[in-house]
Amino acid sequence: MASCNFQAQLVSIMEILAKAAVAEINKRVDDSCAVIRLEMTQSQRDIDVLKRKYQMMEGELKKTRGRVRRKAFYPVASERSSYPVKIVLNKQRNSSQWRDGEMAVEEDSQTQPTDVEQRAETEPILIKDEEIAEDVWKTDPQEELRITGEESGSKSGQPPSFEQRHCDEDFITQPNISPEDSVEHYPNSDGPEEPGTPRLTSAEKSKVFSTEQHRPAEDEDSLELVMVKDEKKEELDQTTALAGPDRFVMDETDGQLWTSVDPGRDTDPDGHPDFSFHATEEYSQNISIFPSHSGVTSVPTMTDGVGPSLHSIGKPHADMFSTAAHMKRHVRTLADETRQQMPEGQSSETLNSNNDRNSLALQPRQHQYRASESTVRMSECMTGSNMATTSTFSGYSLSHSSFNMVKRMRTQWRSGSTTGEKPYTCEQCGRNFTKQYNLIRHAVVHSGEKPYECTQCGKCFTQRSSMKSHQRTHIGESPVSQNVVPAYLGDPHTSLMLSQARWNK
DNA sequence: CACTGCTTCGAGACTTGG
DNA sequence: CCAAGTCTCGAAGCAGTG
Repeated sequence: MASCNFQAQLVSIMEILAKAAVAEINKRVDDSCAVIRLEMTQSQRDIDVLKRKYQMMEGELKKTRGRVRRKAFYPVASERSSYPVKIVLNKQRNSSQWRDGEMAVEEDSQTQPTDVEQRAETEPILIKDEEIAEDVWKTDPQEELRITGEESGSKSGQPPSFEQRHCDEDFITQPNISPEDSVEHYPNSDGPEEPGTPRLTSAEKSKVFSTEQHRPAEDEDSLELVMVKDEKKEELDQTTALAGPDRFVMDETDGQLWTSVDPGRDTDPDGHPDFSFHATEEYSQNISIFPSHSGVTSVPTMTDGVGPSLHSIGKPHADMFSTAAHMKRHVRTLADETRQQMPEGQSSETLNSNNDRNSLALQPRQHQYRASESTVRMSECMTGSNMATTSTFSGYSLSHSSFNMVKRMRTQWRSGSTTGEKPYTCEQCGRNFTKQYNLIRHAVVHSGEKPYECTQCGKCFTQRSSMKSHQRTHIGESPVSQNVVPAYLGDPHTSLMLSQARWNK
């Protein structure tokens, strides 16, 4: 009887355990299913967005082709396509100094339209056939405006919903331009342009690269899609701060950039994947840079009108560039914050050791110029670029000669000749440059612009020197002395001479 | 593999504007 | 005069070609 009783108890215990196990298994299966469902939902959304984008671009392509057929007789002007090029000058910028790097090429005397819609109405369109494939990636202005409107409707205090953010994210990675941005109108293009004359004049360039500070409010609406609620940024900062800035191994290669990110970041403390992370991270990263620029610790809101969003180039890799740039900026911001907490003098060294290639500071990289901290402070003081350090500078006592030395060093700093530092960063690719002009010039790499045209063959070049070099091939001018006339081009000796002269030039 | 042409960038020289 | 902006040259590196 006793054993029978024991058996019954055992069975009941087993049943209870089995039920508990089943319940646990069910629970876990449900959890997993939920996760999978979530994942599927997100994938579905991605697919939908991509589908919509595809349709949008297909329509755009059709329109564009129509325009090309109509305007194909503008052979030169169509050479350029202008992706929006976002350039970050790693100099201290006031909130009003944000620059619009969009390489929206415009005509000399035309005032810049204040929004996409206006441009769509006012600008004639020229697109070269070869550029169509690239134009395909550009955003439909109407669609963009529509989305912009949605965004502006949600920006007043309320953080965007997941769907909305997701949608926004999609458009962040789209170039924030109209198709008209990618083409130019050449009212005077009836005749050939002046040979070798860049179609983008210096004045235009400076205008193009500094329009953001004058950006009208309505443009901000379209540009500030990236703004999200502040908590998210703080949350992200905390997350990454825990990992430490050096957890990010910022590499030149954008792909590696992602792999260098702590994979654990995508999971919440419970180990569950955080699917919202990807949807919000870019926004967070994006806004995270602004305080650094403005020198204000609070995160600017959309109404601040501070800080441009990043607009990806209109290429398939745009997303990657975009996210990579965001990541870099975010890391810089983190480092910047870290530096602010560090003792003076330690910051630049430490940060440089942490990240010597992609310097971290979003505030002026002058901080990192190790040649002379006082030089840096001098620069900042004189330019008024960094009020925080200006007061620190007052602590320096400089003799006249020291002052001259500082001045000289400052000049060297500006050119980056001494330190090799590169305070100007292309936000598209994260590459740094020693001089602003080099950065601006670099922008054509992303924009695809080729402002210099060979008068002989019409081939276009990004730089005048390239065009000049090319033109030498037409006139038969060899790099060797003009007195030396090759017997014939196939002559190995002559060829050797040419080659040597070329390389000894 | 050598040559050629092109792209891209660094940096000195020069210009411009305050 | 100086800071900022721009022009220009030269070099490195890459891809195409024979």
